[in-house]
Amino acid sequence: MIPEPTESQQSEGFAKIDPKFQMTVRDHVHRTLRAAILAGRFATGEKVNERGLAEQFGVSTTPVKEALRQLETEGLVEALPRRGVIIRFDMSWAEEMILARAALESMIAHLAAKRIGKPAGVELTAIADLMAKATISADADSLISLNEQFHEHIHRSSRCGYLAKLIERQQFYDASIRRVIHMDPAERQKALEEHTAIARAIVAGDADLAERQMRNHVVRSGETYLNIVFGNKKDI
Amino acid sequence: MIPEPTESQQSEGFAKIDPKFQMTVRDHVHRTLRAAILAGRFATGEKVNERGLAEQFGVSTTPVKEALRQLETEGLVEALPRRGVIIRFDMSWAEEMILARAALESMIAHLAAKRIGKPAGVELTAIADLMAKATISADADSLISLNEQFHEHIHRSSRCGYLAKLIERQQFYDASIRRVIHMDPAERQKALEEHTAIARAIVAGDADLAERQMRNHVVRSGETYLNIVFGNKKDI
DNA sequence: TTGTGGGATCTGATATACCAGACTTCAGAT
DNA sequence: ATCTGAAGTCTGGTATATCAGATCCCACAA
Repeated sequence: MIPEPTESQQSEGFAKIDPKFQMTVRDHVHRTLRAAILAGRFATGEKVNERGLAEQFGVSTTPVKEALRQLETEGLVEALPRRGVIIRFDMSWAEEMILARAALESMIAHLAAKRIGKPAGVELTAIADLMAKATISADADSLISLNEQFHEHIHRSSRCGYLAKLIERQQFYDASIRRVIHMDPAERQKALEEHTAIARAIVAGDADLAERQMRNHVVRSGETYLNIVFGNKKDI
Repeated sequence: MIPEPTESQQSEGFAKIDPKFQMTVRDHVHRTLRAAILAGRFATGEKVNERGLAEQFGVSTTPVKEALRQLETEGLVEALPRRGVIIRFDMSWAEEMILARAALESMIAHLAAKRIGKPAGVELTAIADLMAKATISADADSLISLNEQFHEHIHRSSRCGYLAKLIERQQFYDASIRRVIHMDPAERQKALEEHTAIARAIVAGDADLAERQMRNHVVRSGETYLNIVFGNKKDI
């Protein structure tokens, strides 16, 4: 049996499958529930039933319980001992998740500006350049992918494993929503300008500037998301 | 059977027990493991055995699995599917937890400055005043308690449930370590100055100042902690 | 010596069973 | 009609059993 190659090929033969990519039932349940909650398919305060979920997924309650425990720690559900778990997600929660991401992502941008090396800086600039091209050609798929690469690259440059992991959990709009966001040419242009400015600040080593710009970028694009998904409101 | 009264009495009769305060086995396992990890009683990369833990706690594997799932989401252990979980905590992880807390706590201070009302502002100032008294009289226990109240009060004033919850998870030095920190008169004095300045900025509604001061406070006191627990090192 | 492979063993992942709080309901008392 | 409480039901918490992937070990061949 030949192992499936992964994104990151190694120099010789086939790369080992990263064990993290293996899918367990509990991960499937966790991801599915998480996506459903973030998509607003549960009402805040709604009670969920472990046995019921297990039945819907066609699995036993064990992996469901574990998935719920993860969601609880993520703050998306609340567990009342011996009573059950209730959904905790609405617009204000989404707003706060954006703020959390803004706070963490700007902190990591700050550190990246301080710690990034020459070659990584060149790469970041290259990604930003590709984004410029994709913006002009209105290539939404490329933009989505490049956006991911961009932030990922900054995370790596900051050399912060814990912070990067924490940020991942504040991520709640998926590719389909990103696509909608990128439909708007003005939004594309604005995002490009922000990304370019962030890249410039990081490469230049201006930590404070990078931090401010990243924060504004996350908050602004987050508001765009909120407007699309929940409708309007002003805050912060 | 008369229910146990809780901290927050209600106007009539006894308050109901908040169901959150009920202790389950998995919570006990979770808290105990968490404390052990943060106290450095596991080496980074060390593999932990579910059955072994269950046996040590004298419980079945079910609550242990759930506790490990929580720790995984918290970022304190890493789960390798079908291989087990390994501990993920060392000085660099602790540094990042401090940075995460700094980022989040400063964000919440920012919002608190914007949203705090008159009466809550008066209360915050009152807490700061009590801290001044406790600092002079070197009352470590009061200081620890007041410190908790201080941050808690700011969290409430910000009206951010999600962020507050997130911050709680970045909290990793317990009362015993706080006591050690408060042994040093210079440290007590420094902390008091910072708390006073933060309170002033929040009450004055100066969000940016409150944010900066909170961030510096968390980072600086975090470094004090690091020096005590891990020894020296310079960063950020 | 090295390395290959098959089997024994360990251990996480899942399923199932059982127990005990919590909630519901309804009869009986006031 | 309203209140009380006891029985019944629901459901989460815990324990146990089972399955299968991962690891270890050692014999045996090149």
